[in-house]
Amino acid sequence: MKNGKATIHDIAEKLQVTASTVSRALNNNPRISDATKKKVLKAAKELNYQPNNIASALRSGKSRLIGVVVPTANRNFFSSVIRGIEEIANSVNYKVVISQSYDDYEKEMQTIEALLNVQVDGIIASIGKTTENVDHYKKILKKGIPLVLFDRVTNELDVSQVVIDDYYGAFQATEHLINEGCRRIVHFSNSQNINIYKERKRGYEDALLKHGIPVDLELIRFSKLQLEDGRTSMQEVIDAKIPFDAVFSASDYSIMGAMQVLKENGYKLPEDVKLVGFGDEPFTSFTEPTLTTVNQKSIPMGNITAETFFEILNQKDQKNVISKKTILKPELIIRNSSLKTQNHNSTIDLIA
Amino acid sequence: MKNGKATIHDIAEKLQVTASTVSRALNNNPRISDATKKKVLKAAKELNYQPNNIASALRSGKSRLIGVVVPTANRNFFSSVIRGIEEIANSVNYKVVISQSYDDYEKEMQTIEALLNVQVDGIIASIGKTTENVDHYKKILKKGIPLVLFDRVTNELDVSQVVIDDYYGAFQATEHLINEGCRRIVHFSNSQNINIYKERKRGYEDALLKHGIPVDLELIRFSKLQLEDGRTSMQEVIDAKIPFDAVFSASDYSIMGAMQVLKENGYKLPEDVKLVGFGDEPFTSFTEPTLTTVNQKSIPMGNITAETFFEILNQKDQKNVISKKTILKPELIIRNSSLKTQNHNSTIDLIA
DNA sequence: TTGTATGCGTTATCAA
DNA sequence: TTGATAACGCATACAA
Repeated sequence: MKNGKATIHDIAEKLQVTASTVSRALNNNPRISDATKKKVLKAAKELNYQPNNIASALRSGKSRLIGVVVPTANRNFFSSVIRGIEEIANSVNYKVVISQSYDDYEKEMQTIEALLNVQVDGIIASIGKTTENVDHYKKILKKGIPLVLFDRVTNELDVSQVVIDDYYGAFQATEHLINEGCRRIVHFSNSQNINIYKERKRGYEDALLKHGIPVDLELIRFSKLQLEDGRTSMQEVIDAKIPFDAVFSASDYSIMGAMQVLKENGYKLPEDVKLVGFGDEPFTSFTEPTLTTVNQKSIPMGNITAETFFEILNQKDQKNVISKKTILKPELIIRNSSLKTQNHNSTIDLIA
Repeated sequence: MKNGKATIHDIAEKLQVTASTVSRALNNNPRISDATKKKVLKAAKELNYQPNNIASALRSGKSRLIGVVVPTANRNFFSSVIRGIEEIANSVNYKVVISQSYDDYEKEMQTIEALLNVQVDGIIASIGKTTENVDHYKKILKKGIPLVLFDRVTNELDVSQVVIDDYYGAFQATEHLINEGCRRIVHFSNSQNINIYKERKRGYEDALLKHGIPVDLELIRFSKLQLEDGRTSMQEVIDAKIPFDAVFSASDYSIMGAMQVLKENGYKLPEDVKLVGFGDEPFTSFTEPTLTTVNQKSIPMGNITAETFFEILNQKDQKNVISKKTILKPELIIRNSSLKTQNHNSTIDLIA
């Protein structure tokens, strides 16, 4: 026992048994008597034994590490999903390695390569916005390594996925605006190659059609949906003198930009224009007016993603797993930016 | 060569040399000829050889993994520091394992335990708000494992630290308010057991004293500095009819709460009350008025923290490292919430 | 139920 | 400069 670290051999020596016996005792192997098992556990505690995961990983081929690839952890949605994944993973003694792709295709490939290099047992990922070629994900599957996608998924891959019903969320949001009396609803969307944005747009359109409102292509603006993009898109609509009475954005960030530009142009919110975002970022609750938005159920999504992952991991034949798609219902969080009658907690109310 | 994975033995066989030779070629060992080195590298590429980090870790005792402990990755500051750490780490072929303590003492201990279990080569950490006992960090040092702290540090540990000059940042912020004509500046602080908050308060006080303004304890309010706490503290000051003309908060979140309450109570910003926050969270640029705040230089902090870490890691004698403290100068970002004359880009301006 | 023997893939030591 | 051999700590097939 050198440099303070006890191994199974130290325990074995102390107890006058062999290392195999100790190993079995420590791993809930049935081929051991309760008596020795107890003794081993006791000795392990006394020697302050900490298993060497690396040796175990080398021998067993399991690192008890899950690689999680997200565009950025600095987003309420993603960090909450990670938290949801960790809850489940830690409960079965797995550890999560977080990797950020920064929505960059090159970085995404590198980071997956790096995760495979540290021998993760599997990967959970959300695909970056700029990623159009998914060969690096195919490589994971070809190696027989479990892969689960969440939120930003693709149909090009036959893997299990956990998503929210973007269509449903967008439909609810749009219908809510219609119920509040809006007829000319601007929609901010992103590239239609990205599934979630395609679905949100479809939900928006179907809600309009259901209520007999024609889809006006002039009202749909495409961008990267950052705050600045929201500013630009909004200003364009205003400058083109296109009539509108609401904005439903596929992102909380771009709706913020719209909110700024609208105020700068003298519009009263929500009287003149009603706003709904998507994502329920924390800041949406402290804008003025507070922002109606769609909550994506991030922690449950993380839980379910991890559970799906472990189901796959525990299957014998990695090549023949049946992929399943879990769809969560998002929730419309109604705040002041979309309401005819102001909620009494509104800051706007009280200032006026 | 089974299941598609080439090992150094496969390369050795192909080239009719031994595994040792291959290993040397792959690891820039000087005891090898250029000719064989070239051949090995070529063969490695042909066989698509990927080194097994786990085997290497077991043998060499180095996992090429750094554990990073942060309260939460879902904060602009922390996620940027992580990014800064990753930049450096990846450049020397190290991988970062991010662990969140959620500002919970128990979780912090568990997560460090878990990191040590996956055999990280060292730990970079920012101490949680509720952590008062640092024995779990002492344990890391006792094991001879490199440890570097950033931002939320402690004096109880003899380790290298990277911090910003909180005193300086607070001093600048307060002096700026004084220059803008404020005399009764409320200060929001947190527990004085946490170094950064103690320093910020000290900076606030010294700036006042320098300008001959007495420190009025009634103006200093302690809380957890969340948005809700800011609301409560602000309302308390108002209700107590304590005169004030500015608020300098040690956190962007609580200053948001103050901003809300002030507006609800009919104060005009920044005319009646000027505000300065701390942290430069992204949302501070889209409040109304836009918020003056202190930028903590997060990416450079991450870079320097990682560099410091590797300096220590590369030292022969882990027990005798000399700890050093790096102090970065924060930067005051002046926006509209603290200015007498409004900046022309101001949204307030344009609405009015 | 326990022990024996072996190997996971790499690196380090020693010898040639 | 290269090769042979052992060892890192653990888990498992096989034997007892």
